[in-house]
Amino acid sequence: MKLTSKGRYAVMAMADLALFKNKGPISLTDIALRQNISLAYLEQIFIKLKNKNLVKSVRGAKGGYILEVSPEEIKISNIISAVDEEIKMLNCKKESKKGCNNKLSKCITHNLWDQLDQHINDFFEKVKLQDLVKNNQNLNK
Amino acid sequence: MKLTSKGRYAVMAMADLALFKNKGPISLTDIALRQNISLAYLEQIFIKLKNKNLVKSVRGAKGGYILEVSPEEIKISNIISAVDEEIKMLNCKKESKKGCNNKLSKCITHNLWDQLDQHINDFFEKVKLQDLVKNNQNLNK
DNA sequence: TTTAATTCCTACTATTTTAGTATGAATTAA
DNA sequence: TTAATTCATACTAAAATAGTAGGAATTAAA
Repeated sequence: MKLTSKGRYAVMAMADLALFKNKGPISLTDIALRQNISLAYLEQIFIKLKNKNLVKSVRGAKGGYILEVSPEEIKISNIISAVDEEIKMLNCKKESKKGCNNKLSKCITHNLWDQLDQHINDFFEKVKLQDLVKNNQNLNK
Repeated sequence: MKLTSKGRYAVMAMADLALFKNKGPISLTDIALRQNISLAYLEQIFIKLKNKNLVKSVRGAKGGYILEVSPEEIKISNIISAVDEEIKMLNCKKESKKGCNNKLSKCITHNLWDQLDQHINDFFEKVKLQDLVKNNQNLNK
């Protein structure tokens, strides 16, 4: 699991959608303003979220995005893996025939990074979008 | 905690030192060959490890590096934080007065990243250098 | 005393990744 | 018809990362 601002932006934007989920389609302009993220960048991110069926779009004026599924069902890991291409952990390639050193064997620390990756994945599997917004949602009824 | 190849190299090199710890000073040339890491790059890394008192150096011909402390006492977190400068997690600055959005408040996902950072730290606090080498050490008695 | 093997030090550079811009087409409510 | 929007793609700037280069200082061994 790769972790970058793009993933963080995606989670922020999805949390924003969750907060306003009963207000009809939310435009990226709104999200951009509220979360202080560039609009054009958000657009790119939302294409990916849409491709993974995390959101659906409404085109045209008054359009925007809506969550496809309820915040209780969306894992943070789903969001991050939707936008952040790869799953490579620090050059220890998952799948190559060669080991990490370009030698036959795995590098001595290979299992360590695998385990860490597992840990991070587990963490984001447990947390749901709903968990992020529950403290704020009374503000935006 | 930042995670890069530099950190991984440092852990690999330290594991290598641990494997050969009763063979006197180990030269970086040897480690570079065994672990397939550029010598000059290793040199930079070892300056830092030395500054943090994780290793000590023996200069001159037949010189090299030796562990300062035993592998049971060295945490992986010590190694990584010795070489990888900073501790900033993905733009959510730890210390700024402003929140993450350049707004007053913290961004909605701030606590999430804080918790993840904590998780990763905990992970590397638990693992000792010894844990990495115990499966290989019979090879190099 | 010379040589070779090493650590030490610092500056530079190439590559890759990341974040962000720019432009314009397609769609639709008003 | 217009304005607000999503959609699509190409480009670019900035930052981080990984690695190179060159040489000084130290020391064991020949």
